Amino acid sequence: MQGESSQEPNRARQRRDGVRLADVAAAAQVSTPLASRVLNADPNVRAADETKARVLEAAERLGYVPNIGARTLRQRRTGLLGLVVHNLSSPIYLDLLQGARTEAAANNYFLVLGDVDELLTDEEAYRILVNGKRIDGLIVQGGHGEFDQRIADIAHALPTVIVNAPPTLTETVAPLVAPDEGAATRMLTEHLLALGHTRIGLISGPRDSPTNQLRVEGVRAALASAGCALHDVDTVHLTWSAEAGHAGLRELATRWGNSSTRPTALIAGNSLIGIGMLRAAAELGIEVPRDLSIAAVHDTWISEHLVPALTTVSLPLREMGETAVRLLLTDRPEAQQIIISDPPPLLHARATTATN
Amino acid sequence: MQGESSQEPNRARQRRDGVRLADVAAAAQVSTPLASRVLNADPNVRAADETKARVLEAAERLGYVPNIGARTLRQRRTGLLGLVVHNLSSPIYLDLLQGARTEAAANNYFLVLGDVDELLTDEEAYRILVNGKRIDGLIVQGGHGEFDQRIADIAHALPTVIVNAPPTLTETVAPLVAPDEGAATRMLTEHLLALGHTRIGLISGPRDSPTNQLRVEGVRAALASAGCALHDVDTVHLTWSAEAGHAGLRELATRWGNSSTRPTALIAGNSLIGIGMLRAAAELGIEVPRDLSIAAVHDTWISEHLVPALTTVSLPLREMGETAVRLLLTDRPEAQQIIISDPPPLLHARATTATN
DNA sequence: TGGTCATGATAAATCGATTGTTCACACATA
DNA sequence: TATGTGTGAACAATCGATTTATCATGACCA
Repeated sequence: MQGESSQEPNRARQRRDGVRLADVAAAAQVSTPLASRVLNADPNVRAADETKARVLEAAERLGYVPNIGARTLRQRRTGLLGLVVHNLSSPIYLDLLQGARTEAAANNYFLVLGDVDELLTDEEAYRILVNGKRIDGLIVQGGHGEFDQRIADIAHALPTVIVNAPPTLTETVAPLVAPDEGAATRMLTEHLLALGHTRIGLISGPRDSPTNQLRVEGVRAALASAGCALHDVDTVHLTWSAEAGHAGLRELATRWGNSSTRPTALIAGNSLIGIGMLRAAAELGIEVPRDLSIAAVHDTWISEHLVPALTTVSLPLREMGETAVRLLLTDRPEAQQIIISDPPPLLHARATTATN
Repeated sequence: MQGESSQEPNRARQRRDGVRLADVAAAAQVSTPLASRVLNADPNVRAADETKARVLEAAERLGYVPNIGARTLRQRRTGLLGLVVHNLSSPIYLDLLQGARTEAAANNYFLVLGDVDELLTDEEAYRILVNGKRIDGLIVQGGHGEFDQRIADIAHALPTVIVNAPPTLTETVAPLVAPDEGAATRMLTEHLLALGHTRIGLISGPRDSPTNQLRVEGVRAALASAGCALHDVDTVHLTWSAEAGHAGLRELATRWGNSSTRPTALIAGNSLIGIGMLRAAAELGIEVPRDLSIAAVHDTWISEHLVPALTTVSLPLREMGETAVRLLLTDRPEAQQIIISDPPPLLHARATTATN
């Protein structure tokens, strides 16, 4: 009986199915290290062109692909970058993701996705990601009080780029890539001012959120330049969601009551909030833009499809993603602040804003 | 002069900064293999509980994290899963992504993102991902004619789960995870029928798209059960985008002209199309739902925030992501078809549909 | 023509965790 | 008491690419 051989007919192929560098080298009749150097285009190798060609041809013919594990073990780099944002389900960061992914792919890097909350709560995930050298670098969305210390820890252990955070805390921690929030909100506010609005309100994200503070700051500055002011009574701070926009406008409407002294225009902290505001306006019988103009920071794909189409100012999210990846890949990122000014914030004047 | 030592004061820490398994073993006064087995909870190890505790304590105290490269090299698994969809910028797949990521994270796996087009066009990316064993498994969105052969190739080289594709081609290729398209579209159609609509039209994605065919099929079946039919003249097939919905409704309006014989309700192939239709309706002076009811397949977060809020039927995208990951992680996936029926498609009757 | 230097290819070590194999010890039975 | 069996831990090999150190060869100069 030949039980063994019949039980495992193809045991030989079982073990290693891939083509090793050694196989390529053997096929090209060179040593393994030389093959490695040729394939990695080591400039110190001055082998005959014919030899190089033989190696490349053999690699191509055998379909050689370097073993990731071995390379990672030796070189201590994984070819992976982490991208950690606050809410993966939010459409707000799709452009950031897209930009980062494209730039990463162009350099044969891959992106792994993380969630900020997970990094905060799941100690295991934190360890694997940060201490385990699972990724070569991390792009993390910043701007959250209790989280800042954690980011500092991470940045200490791993090349890190912070995205979309206030410049203050990042100065010595990690490089920052951010949009020109001031220019964007100023542009939006000036658009409303130019339309003749003088009393302008605001519904935005958490009051303490640094991003919110930057945006409010921009609005204030632009209003001040025109001799106007931002009144607390015209301001609501909740979250960055559509629900918050909805609740926010209802809150303002309650404050207004039947009084005729109220803002003629409102700024939304982001386009999600703007969407919620449009819905609330419809429910309340407020006609936009006749009774109220609405303009939102942070354009998204949806803005132009709304009825009425939402006036926004676009932030260079895609470029931020690209830049963040480039920072991580080029040189060891020094702590610096990069405000993306190309392209500059762009005003999309649509149907929700009109002359007062 | 002690130039050397002053030039590199902390050279000792330079080389290896991580804690190795050997360090843990030394600290716990056991051998490296034993430490490995204890940390991996090998059931064959019956070391004294005290010994085990010492190993675990040492690992904890030193902050040990296994080196990914070494583990990958030895075990031939990367702890990564690939997720490849058609358009990462599309908000349609956020729930799928979220579900897959959550389930992966629960098993200490990470997700790397890919783009279908890239996999088609970039030979390099294909090689790295598929042949390079960079990931342990792949979730890929299927349902595209010329791409199906490629998926078969991939599935041959790598554990693969196809998401959201027609059952036909996947039978022998890889397991499939899909929503119950038939039930969903039937539910939507019956909702319109129940409201008294008898002539119902459709604007959907590419005619040849298998997903589209399933959805159209469902509509046809439900209409047939009620003694109605789907007329070609009431049907437009473009893409899955909001722009397509916009263009589609304008096309239908042109066909209708001044004739009063036209559908009283339209079904949108997905909610993006529905959004575009709402905008076109507003432009054309068609009041929804008074003049025309609109209902869309595939609920997304935006539907309820539109004005008027879009009636939809939700697909279990999140559960599909979870299931796909679970399939890849549990056992080697056999070719099978899993239609997610829990939760079942859920009708969200909102403001865009009304009695005829 | 012999010696030295430059150049590039090869040999051997390395990265760190895992796993098949061997070994030692203890207990039980003859 | 001696041998056999079983159990659990240590030894050593392995995964595959990279890189340092070593060696051989050729050229060029004296």
